[in-house]
Amino acid sequence: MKIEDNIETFNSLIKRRGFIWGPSPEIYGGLAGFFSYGPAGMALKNNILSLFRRELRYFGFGEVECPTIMPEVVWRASGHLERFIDPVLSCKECGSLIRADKYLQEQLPDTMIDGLSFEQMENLIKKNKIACPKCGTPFEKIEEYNLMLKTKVGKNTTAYLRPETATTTYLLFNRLNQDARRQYPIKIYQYGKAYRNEISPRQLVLRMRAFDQFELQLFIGKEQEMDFEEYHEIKKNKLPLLDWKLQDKNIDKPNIISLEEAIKKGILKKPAYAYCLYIGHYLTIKLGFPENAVRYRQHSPNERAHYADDAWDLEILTKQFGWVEICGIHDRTDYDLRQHGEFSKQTKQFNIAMGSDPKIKEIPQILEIAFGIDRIIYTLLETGFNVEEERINLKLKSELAPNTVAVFPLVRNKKNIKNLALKIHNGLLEHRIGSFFDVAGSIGKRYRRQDELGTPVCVTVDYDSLEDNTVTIRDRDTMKQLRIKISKLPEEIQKKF
RNA sequence: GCGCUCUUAGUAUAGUGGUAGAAUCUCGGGUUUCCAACCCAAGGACGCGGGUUCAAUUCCCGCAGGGCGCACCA
Repeated sequence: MKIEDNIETFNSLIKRRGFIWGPSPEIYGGLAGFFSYGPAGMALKNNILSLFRRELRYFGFGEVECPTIMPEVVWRASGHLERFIDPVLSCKECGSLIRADKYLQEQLPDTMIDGLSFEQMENLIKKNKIACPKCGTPFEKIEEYNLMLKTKVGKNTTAYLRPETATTTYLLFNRLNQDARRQYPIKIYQYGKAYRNEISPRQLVLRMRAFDQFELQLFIGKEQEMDFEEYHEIKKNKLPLLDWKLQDKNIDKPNIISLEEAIKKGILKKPAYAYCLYIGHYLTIKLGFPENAVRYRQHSPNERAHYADDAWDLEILTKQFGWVEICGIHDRTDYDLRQHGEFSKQTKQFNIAMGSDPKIKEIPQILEIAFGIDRIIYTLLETGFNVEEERINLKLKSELAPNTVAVFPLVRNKKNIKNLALKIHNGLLEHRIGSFFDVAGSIGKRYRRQDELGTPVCVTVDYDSLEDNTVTIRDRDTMKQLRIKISKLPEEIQKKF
């Protein structure tokens, strides 16, 4: 049977095989921007998280977890309250919603709009008779659109669901600093949900209103940023860098250069920041993304977030959505701790000696590597999706596949073959190898099912198995089979990793 | 959020003013010595609400959700 190699086939696969379902709750028609993961999707996600946690331990990171709800003052200090509430103009006639500041700037290019109050903007609107671009109805009032989800805690405390995990990590700084015993940089990450009330969420799990972030933070001194020991171990690595000056010249082909070269050329300013790019790259390649589907795109100065001094997006090339950001690497400077120090009146505790001279105190700099787990899941599925001849092969890295191995009896109507297969399946489970057992349909069909889930190996018990205690072990990608002793199975499966 | 457009089994679809047809799928049975085979049998759908009508999955309106375009994406 011919399988169409197109995006529709992919989109139905991720539903059919239980990777991604939604928008949830489906039986009630769904709420835009909310999705659920089925068993296969969740297994994949957990495997990604395990890989990250294992590798980050190697890089010396610790993990924390903070509440997803924080009082208003936190977001006032972080700048999110101000920056996440957009001034919008909504048309009384046609209902169009438009960003007030951007539209005003466009209409009045000679006026400085940035920093004006709502009232000042409203005056400008009246004075210049600014009207709806769709239907020409004059605008009147500026309303606010809050990208943060607001809630009440207790009787009357205003709080917000966190729009990023990073800020909640920063609030632990005193504690982390005690914990670190003056070993800098402090390397910490947090995994968890963040919430953004997107105006129109689209593109499956790429822009959800509730999503998972996995954010790494380095708390580091200014001296160490420029003279960073671990940089020397990684500086020879080459990364495809697309800096904003290239983009300005309409070039979209990245320069594949070493981090050392990038520093020398001034494309990157700080060795410690280069190290962050490297960690992002290391984890991405570890997940199995093909090198040629990855690039690093620098934000132009006016694209950067309010806290960022430098920002690069780690992007993956997809068929359906083009380049997709799966990770943002930000130089947040001392912005966050300075703000939280002031608002919480803890500036003294945040002002610490981090360099060689204990008399020189400073507010730590923060370098951040922020992954979106849902985007990793989507891009891994899409880049791994292959239609080969008459089958779908989901080329996930063995370690990430929902099932590690599937065990089949060659035929299902021979009791002793089926029983031996079951025994092998249970034996693998005893070894805590993620085994899946299946008798339904023909042997070929069962292989196909596992190919669609990315299962790296299938073990088949046949007539010979009954005689000589051997089974065949089939490789997902080559479909080649080896005959091996049953006792060697766990060992043989390990080889796939 | 606006405009256009769409929504039928798990998936992808055909079709109709008198409640739906094939494919694939799932389950049971048979057959089968390795890649979606075959045979038998079964299961499963018109997004939600309202209106018009004797009768609405079909026509109209609203809502929700999706796609595309605009806007938004710190």
